[in-house]
Amino acid sequence: MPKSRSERELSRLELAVLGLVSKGAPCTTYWIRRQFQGSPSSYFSGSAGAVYPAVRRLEQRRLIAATTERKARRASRRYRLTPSGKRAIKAWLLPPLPAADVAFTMDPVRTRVYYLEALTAPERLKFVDNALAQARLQATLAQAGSVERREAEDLFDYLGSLGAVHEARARVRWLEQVRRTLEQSPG
Amino acid sequence: MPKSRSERELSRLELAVLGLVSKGAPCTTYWIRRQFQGSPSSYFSGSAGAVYPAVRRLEQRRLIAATTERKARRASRRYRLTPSGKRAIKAWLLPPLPAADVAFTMDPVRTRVYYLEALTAPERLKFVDNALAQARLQATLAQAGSVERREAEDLFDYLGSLGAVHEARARVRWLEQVRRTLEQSPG
DNA sequence: CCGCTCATGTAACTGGTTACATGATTTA
DNA sequence: TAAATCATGTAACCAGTTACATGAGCGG
Repeated sequence: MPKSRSERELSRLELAVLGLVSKGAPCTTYWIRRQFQGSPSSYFSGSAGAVYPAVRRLEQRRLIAATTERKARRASRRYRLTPSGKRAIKAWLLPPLPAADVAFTMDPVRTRVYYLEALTAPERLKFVDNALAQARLQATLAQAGSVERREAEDLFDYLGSLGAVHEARARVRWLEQVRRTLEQSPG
Repeated sequence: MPKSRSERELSRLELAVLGLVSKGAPCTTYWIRRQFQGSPSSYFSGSAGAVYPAVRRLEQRRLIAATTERKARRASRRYRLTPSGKRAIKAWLLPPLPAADVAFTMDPVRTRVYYLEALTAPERLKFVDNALAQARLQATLAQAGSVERREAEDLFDYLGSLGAVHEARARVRWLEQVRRTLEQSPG
């Protein structure tokens, strides 16, 4: 028996949209898109072709509901979570975390390191130096973003951004170690 | 003017396959699939429906070429990089790294933390404790994998696995900080 | 009034996914 | 000889992508 649309698991995008609605309600799809576009992560582009259909799917499953605001300067559908939407977001957050979500890490820099053999020794060093420079920049940006959120209203935005800081710094330390190893290894 | 198939950028999967061929040549598509399946990252499933077409695309672009081994116990197409395949992999590795590849981080645990507001205070602590336990396990596994590769032949496998260790430990430290913050914050 | 932002969408494509299918060879 | 592994694929599907399209309201 094929799974019906309404019992299939929510996609990552749908989950993220659900979370954004929980924070930004009552919000428009347009606002949701901008959150994706403004996010430092480029995992989702926030393209209209993805977000509008995702919102519609969530609405069809009665996880979110719209109130059409006519009072506002322009007509817009503003969404909020329904009771079952609140249940859905709890089910997503409540332990235990699915193993795949904990194991999941995909770092394009690390992927490249695995295949660095294909370069000459000096090319490898140039690669690492470049990666290091960019990683340091990322770490600085993450730190700045975190400080910015620190005094702000939303504790969980701050705690999340702290995760990005830790990750960025770990990448810097790792690349420094890689550099030292390559310098010492027989070219 | 639309980009022709042969000048379009290689997908992440195609790039990863190219890298695997550079390491495992002469190798079969089946071997490539097993590398994905055995990988601790679950980013690619290594499904036949993805890998066989990807290999075929790389072959059509003359980045890899097959020699049909009849001598072997069973017939199989074994691939190696062509000269332009070697150029392609260098172009992928050589600096500068595309900004998107450095910025890219997608951590399902961190994503959840952003929306932890939707839970009650004790539920939040339970979430963090669960995440912490799983993160610690991941860190241990990453460490073990790294030690295993340390004495092995391939330096770059080892250096890559070190990256996973750093990342896993950073996640543990971050979650510990989150826990402390939640304990202190007004419930 | 021109251009920017707000707001909502569609169309064509693509590159993955799961599930299925087949057959040869090795191993218990 | 039965089961596992090696080896290669196809079919249906799906959730993203880019690019395009439209129109209202607002600020310079």
